[in-house]
Amino acid sequence: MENSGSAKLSKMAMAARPAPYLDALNPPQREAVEALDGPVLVLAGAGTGKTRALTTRVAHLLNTGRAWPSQILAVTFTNKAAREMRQRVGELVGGAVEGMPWLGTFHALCVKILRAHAELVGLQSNFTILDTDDQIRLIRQLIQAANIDDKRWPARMLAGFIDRWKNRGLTPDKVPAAEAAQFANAGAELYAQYQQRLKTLNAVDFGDLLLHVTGIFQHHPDVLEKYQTRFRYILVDEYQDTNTVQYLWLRLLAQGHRNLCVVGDDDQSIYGWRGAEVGNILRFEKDFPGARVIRLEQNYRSTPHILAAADGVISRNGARLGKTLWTEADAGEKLRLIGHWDGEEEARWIGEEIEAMQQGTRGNPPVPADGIAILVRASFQMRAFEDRFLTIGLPYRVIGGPRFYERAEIRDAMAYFRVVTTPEDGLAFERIVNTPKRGLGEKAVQEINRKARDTGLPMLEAARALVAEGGLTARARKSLATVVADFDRWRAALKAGADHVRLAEQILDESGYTAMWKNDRSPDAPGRLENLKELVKALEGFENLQGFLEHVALVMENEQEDGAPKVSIMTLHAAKGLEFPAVFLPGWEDGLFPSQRSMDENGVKGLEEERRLAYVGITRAQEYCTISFAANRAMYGRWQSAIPSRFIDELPKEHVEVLTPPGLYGGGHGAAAPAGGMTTMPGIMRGSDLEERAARASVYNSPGWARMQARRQQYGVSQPREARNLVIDAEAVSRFATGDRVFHQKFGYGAIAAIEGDKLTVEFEKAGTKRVVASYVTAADEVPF
DNA sequence: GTCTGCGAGGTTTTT
DNA sequence: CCTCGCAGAC
Repeated sequence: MENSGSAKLSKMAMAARPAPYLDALNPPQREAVEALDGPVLVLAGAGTGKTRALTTRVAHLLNTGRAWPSQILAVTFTNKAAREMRQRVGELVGGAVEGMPWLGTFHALCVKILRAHAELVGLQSNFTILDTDDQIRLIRQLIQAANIDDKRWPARMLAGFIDRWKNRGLTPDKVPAAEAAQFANAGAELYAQYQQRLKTLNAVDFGDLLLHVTGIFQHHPDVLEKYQTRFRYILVDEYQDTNTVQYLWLRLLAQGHRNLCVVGDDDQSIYGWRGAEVGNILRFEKDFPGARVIRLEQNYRSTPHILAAADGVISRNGARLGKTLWTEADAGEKLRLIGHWDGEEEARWIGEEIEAMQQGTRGNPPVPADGIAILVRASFQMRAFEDRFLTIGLPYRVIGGPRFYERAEIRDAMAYFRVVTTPEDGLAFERIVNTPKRGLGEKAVQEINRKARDTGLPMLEAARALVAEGGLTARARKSLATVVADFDRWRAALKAGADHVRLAEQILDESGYTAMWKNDRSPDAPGRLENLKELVKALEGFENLQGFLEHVALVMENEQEDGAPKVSIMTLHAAKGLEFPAVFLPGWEDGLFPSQRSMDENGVKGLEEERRLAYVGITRAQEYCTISFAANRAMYGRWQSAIPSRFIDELPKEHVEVLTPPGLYGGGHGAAAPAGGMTTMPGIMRGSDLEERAARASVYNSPGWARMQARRQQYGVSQPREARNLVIDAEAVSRFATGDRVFHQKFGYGAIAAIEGDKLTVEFEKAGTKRVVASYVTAADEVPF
């Protein structure tokens, strides 16, 4: 059916006009698009139009009639990337071709394949996908059952081992004995038991998705052949991030026609610590003899100074495929380098710089807040910026952080839904049987578990039996009876075809779960309630609970943007693929960046990955890039002095403007950091500290205050989310009085101790006394729910 | 079974 | 410094 159809499509395409989208490409991009047959490696440097080449290639495959949408396999790493590709292909080919069924992440594609062949690995096609939390609880049970001390041998650790084995495509029988022995001499046995348990639960973990499908391909040639024939063309994005099992998966699928096009950048491989093998991309030409290698080197993102600085750093790495980025852009500004006395000073300085940039008072055109990013090595560095920005009222957002569906309240709610839809889901039942507290502790759960094991019943049924027999203490029995009755009622409603959104609300309400958080005094309780509301709202977009659960396991993200421009704070890892007119790279100190641990654990390989991280960081910048470091940093409450990062020495001098007064570093930027660290700094930096304080004496004169005012006018009323949470007009500020109970998104509840203009001094219940901008708190009685 | 106080440990993170 | 997890007391 597909074949006869494609002939027809082909004719249609021939008749169509020559593809105009090709004209929008530069020569190598065009080559990458037109080299349709055989293996192709596209080495796409940062900002060279990789996504454009990739999406145009897909469009070209469709347009030339080489393939139907269903015959193209396009693999990405993240849902975001998949979405973007889908959208951009859609734009190129117009509405003429429906969405491609095989465009997605490795994991999403594997789910699809695995559902079709689940029985080949002993699963049913409606298997559930466990997340890390379930995984760890399951593993802990196994460790305990094996009489191994789970303090000495934590479940987390074994989960890590198993994950890495799965990343390498190793089933329990293939794990090298020496490695298996590293976990209590029982790694392989426990791994095997874990796989067995998963099968019984009709569940898989993330690693299994790839592992099972690869196994199926290896052991069932007929199945493999089917997919080899179906996927005439295979495309892979971010190939440098593939791990071994993903590589095997791809190689199996591409074996026949070898129409495999991979796109990536070895210099941006930063996920080695989670199994990515740079080797995959370095080896591509060997793996696929005759492969065409196309380099995209014209950069459309950054200024020459930025590119040269990035190149200076990355060129220190060995084992590279090698690329030289170039651009037609004007020279622009040099990178700026500045040292600070400590981390706080660094945050303060960056705050000032950002305000100046926004206003254009640095002599440059103004840069809006959402064009500015702060990229850090480790997430603990974010705090200094958050604290500072909250104080000066600079709007920011933190990218990354815990995912929506990983939050405890979401997982709890989901567990309720899971038990309602699938009573066999013992893990889910166990999770919420005593949440909220119902007097069903560890002992009761053990009882139920034992009953389930003895009788072979699912946990919910085992609980019912236990109640009927009069097991447990009278109190626990009564409590458990209520739980069972609740679930019966909800299941009945589900069967009766109740609206799933209403049902979800009913479940959260009747179970006492919502009430639990309403009664919770902790600062994050209102946020959690808000998340639950959002969860229920998200349900509206789905047919039923089941469909929603699948979506959440694989795709759900935490995106709640309110549209107001904000400065972004994120890790360097999270920044890959993004770009900003202005980028700040703080914390360039040896030990922090490059990370000591990376170097200790992985030696030169670790250092090189850190260096690629530096490369990724610098190449995020379009116009301005500011690198900074501090001589002292408060880490875990202890003051530590540091020397500038070795990467600073690697920045080519001619592309860097050193803002720190000369004499600070000895020779180059920091090449010969004076023995004894930067002992000359205190005097110098203290001066600017005082200046800063003087400048800030009156908040009403500060750029921050002015910006806030302007911003409020612009966004205050039109943004419902902001409007509810922020004080949006000047009179409202005065409605606060000393002693008022208020709520702050970050610090929680507190009482106002003093008011000065827009600044409130608040004694927070949990976070201590802080000075905050009035617009960042709400009266406690206006908190959601 | 639940609450409180103490000690340890504390990169990077997608699916 | 701050958070999490555990051991001991109610």
